[in-house]
Amino acid sequence: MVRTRFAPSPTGFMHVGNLRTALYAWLLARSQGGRFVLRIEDTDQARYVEGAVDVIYNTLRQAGLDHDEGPDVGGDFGPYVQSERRGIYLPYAEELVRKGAAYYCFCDKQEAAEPPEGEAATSGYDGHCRDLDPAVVAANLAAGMPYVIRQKIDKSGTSTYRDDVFGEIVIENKVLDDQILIKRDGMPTYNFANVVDDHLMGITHVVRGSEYLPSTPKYNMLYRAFGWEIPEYVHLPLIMGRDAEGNISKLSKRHGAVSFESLVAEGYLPEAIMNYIALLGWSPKNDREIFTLSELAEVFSVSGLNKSPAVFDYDKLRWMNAEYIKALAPEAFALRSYAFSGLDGTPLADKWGSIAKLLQQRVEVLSEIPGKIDFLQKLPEYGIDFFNNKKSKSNPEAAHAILSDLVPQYRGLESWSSEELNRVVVSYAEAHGMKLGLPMWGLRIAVSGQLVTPGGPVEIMEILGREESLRRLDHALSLF
RNA sequence: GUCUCCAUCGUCUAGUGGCCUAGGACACCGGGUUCUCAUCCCGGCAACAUGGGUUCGACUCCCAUUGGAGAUGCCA
Repeated sequence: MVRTRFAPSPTGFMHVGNLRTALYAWLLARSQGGRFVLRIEDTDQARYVEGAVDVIYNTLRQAGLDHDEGPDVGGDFGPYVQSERRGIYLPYAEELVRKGAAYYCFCDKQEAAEPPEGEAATSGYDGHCRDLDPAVVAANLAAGMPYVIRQKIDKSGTSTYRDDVFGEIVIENKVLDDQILIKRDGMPTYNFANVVDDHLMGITHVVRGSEYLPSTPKYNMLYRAFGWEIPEYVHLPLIMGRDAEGNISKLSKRHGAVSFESLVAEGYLPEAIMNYIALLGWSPKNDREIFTLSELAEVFSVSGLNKSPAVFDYDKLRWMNAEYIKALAPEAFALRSYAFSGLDGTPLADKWGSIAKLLQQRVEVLSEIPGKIDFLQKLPEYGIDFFNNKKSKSNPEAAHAILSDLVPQYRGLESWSSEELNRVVVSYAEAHGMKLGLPMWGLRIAVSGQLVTPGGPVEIMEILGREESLRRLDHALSLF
């Protein structure tokens, strides 16, 4: 049985790169009838962020990635939070020491914490404590000297392993560093906790970013030292971003909104985001692009995974988001977009159904909505030059004449329905042998104060209502 | 610096030796429908990084070069 896991650390936000890793791990499990496990990796106490675990739950729920086991839903391999498992790692590390695959290190902490971005980190450990006299070790331990436990790597020869997407990887062991397994504070490092937990939780396929490709031999040495079975590896190509200068690098904050929640806040639909990132590094091998999560689970295959890094393209995400928006039932769109309208508590709020109808085909991202409808709340200032339009043959004089005829007719209308509103202008155009576009142009300017509007003047007048529409028409007349 | 990986249109990708005058999508540019805009429809632009092999035949296999990315943390 396939068992995959998603093991995020609670940092307070969900990077789309991590989310895509979760998606593929989920897809792999679901497509094989396997199980998907959520494990929280919070071994770095300095990084603890309040409420961060809830962000993870909320994101997964919104994204539609359900887990079979995890801190919130339980399971047979718990606990699923590493800080609650703190007691289990040290004995395993000590076992490694006994087996000669690890050693105590009493060296001072190297204070080169976070290297500047883009620059090389400090070079590897010099191996000072690697072959310490056992008596010295015992004495140091007895004296309560602070220590870390390092992996004792056999630096001879090469390591080879197979990755499901990248194929065979060969690394010279001499470049592998004696990485720390247990930190000075007694907590395991990610590298160690990961191996122990993946084994203990029966993970069969390790799905993670390709940045782990070069360090995987170290993990394998750990598995072998314990006598544990090595899982299958599915390393994923990285998601890249482009900065203001056009340089490409691993996607991060400086490339714009890259967390799931910020994208949602901007008005991207979760299902569109998931669909988009599914295609960033994976292909169904045909021309289809729109998939629901369950459709994805049906056709997903590791063989569709790509090896080269993919650039996150906001343009394409926007397009896909628009596709999802347009495919929504009108009521669903109205419901889901309302929060972005800024209309809550205003008189226009109960007109939202009609307004949303105009917006659905014209919006790619929900956050565009306020800018598209602010003219409904407040008539923008405009000059009579707005009545000029070549294509519809409109100009201020013609518009003045037309509006002078039309306004009394509208004022006399008994029913302010779109049918009636439309009938007036259509029959006027017919009676005067003019193209409909001509009177419509003048009306649009008068009721909206804008050259471009979502929908036409009839829809706008219907939404504005009789009083406000007539007020705007009178205002237009006063401009000439 | 060292190590690892990658390399098809600007971007995401299809292509697993002949089906390729390299397909699709986004973006971009035209045209049509239309009361503006948008939707919708039609069309166009645009790529196999370079050099060597292997082969009857390379986008597809091998090598080198170049380019790009990642790793090199008591972060994950």
